[in-house]
Formats: sequence, structure tokens, C-alpha cells
Amino acid sequence: MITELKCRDIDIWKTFTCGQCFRWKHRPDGSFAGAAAKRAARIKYASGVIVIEEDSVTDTPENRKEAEHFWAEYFDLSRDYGKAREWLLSHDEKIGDAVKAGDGIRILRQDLWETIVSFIISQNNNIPRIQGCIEALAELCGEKIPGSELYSLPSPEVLSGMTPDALAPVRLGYRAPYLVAAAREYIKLRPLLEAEPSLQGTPGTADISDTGKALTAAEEYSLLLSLTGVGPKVASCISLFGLGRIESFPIDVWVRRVMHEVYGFDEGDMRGMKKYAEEHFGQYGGLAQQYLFYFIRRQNM
DNA sequence: TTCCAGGTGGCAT
DNA sequence: ATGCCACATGGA
Repeated sequence: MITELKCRDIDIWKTFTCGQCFRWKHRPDGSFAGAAAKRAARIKYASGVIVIEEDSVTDTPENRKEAEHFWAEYFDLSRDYGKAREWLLSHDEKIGDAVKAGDGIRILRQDLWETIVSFIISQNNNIPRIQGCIEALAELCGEKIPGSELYSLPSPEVLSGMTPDALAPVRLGYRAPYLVAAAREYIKLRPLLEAEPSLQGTPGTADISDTGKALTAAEEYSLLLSLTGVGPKVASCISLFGLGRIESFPIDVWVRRVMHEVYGFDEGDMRGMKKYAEEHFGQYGGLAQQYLFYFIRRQNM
């Protein structure tokens, strides 16, 4: 099935290669092939339209509607990025170059559990190797996606039933036991975390506006922190990419570098960087972080 | 050989 | 609450 979504404000190359996701592979024709949640797709962009080809989905009205909803959310199409960029430019003197470099990046709204797995693997690791580990993990114990050669990532149930030794082929190193423990812990937290405020009003999603059960960003963050292998940086990435908390500002080695180079912070002054981000990047901290991350990383590669 | 990568857990203060 | 340090793996 082919899904077409109008979007004037996206650069899929930047969006897929800026380090927020790890499963999309660039192809010679400029398209990307990969997987998100339980779906496999080839994606290209031309003249204001994102074209998503899914061999594993047959073209029925229900499937079409579901695909449109899934991919529109995945690409965060309801957000006005032009407005976000203007907001950042008017609230910070020095972010202009990074915004210009990162123009076209959108924050992908990824599956929560996949985001947890991906960023536990990401710790003290490099991006090519993270990609390899995730593919190996999917192939070892994920589910084959029908009509595709790709596998989805293993569910928390599958992963919680494995031993770290059984994950040896994935070459996760010391992260293997983290992943197994986090899977077990996540199963308990899932009922709390799946009441997602950003999805309120979305068809097919429970409206939790009256139940009082919606978590604040801070509450979500502290729950994520309780997972084995999840510290401040990884929890921030999960908030940003897995829960749509676009104000979240993850600080890693690259962000420390760029905050030193552009803003003059001491590279150990995480406290100051965090405060600065809150005051200057505010509601768009996560987007600012991606612009800065992309900006500094591109200079060094 | 040593250093590094989208850091964190465990332990000592 | 904060400061070290070991941790598995593979590429530069």
C-alpha cells in the first residue's frame, strides 16, 4: 500500500540521519527503507509529499486510514515547525546557525518501548554500532514483518523472558542485562506510561482528561529513571522521542561540545546547560537540542 | 596500544 | 545530593 502525506516542511535525509532513530537506511535513489513499530516501509519525499510504501499492508479502507494516522503521528505532522523555529530564533541569540543547518528536521514520534530499547543500547556507544545492535536484536528475537525482510524489535514480554547470555549474538556488551531487567520493569510501568497526554482526543485512544491519571512530564521522567540502564540522558531521549515531550533537552557528549563551542559553557557544567536550555529553548528544548546535535555532529564528520 | 562512542550502576563521600 | 570508576564492544 502507498500512503501519501502532504508536508512542506521536512527534510527526510536530515530527519532520518540526525541520530534520533536508528532503523532507517539510506538507499541510492534517495529513499529510506526501514521499520517503525511493527511496520516496514520505503519512504521518499518529493514536491511536498511524503510517500510511504508498505509491502506488508494491503490496500483496504481501514488499513489506509490506520496507515495515514500512524505515519502522520510518526512524522509529527500536526506541529508547526516554522512557528517553532521562529520561536527559538526570537528567544536565543546564538542558535541561528544550528537552526539553519537543521532546517527540515522533524522530531519523530516513535514507539515508546522501541525508544527505550534503542536508547539503552545507545549509552556509551556510537551510532553505527547502535544501528547494528538494534538490527541484530530484531533479527535474533523480533517478529518477522510479513511481506518484508525486516523484523520488528522484540516486545518487553519476549525480552523479559530471555537471559543476557541468550542475547550474546547481538554484542550488546554490558547493556544486555540492562535490557532484560528494563523489559521486566517496563511491563509493570506500562499501564502508567501508556496514558499519553499528547494523544488525548486521538481516535482509538482512551481520553484520560477526566480520570486524573495523566502523568506530568516530570512524573514520566522519574518513572523512566527507575528503569535499569536508564539515567538522566536516556530518560530525556525517551521523553523526547518516545513520549512526544518536545521540551525535553537530553545532554550527551555532543551537546556538551556544542554548548561549549557556541555558548561558552564548561563541558562539565551540565547544570548550567540545563538551566540555559530551560530559559532560552523552553517549550522547544528538544527541537533545539536536535538542531544543535545535528549542527555539531555534521561539523565533525 | 590507546582513545572514543547520543552513560549508567555501584559505591564512597 | 555529588564524585569517581568500571563496564563490553569495535572502529579509528
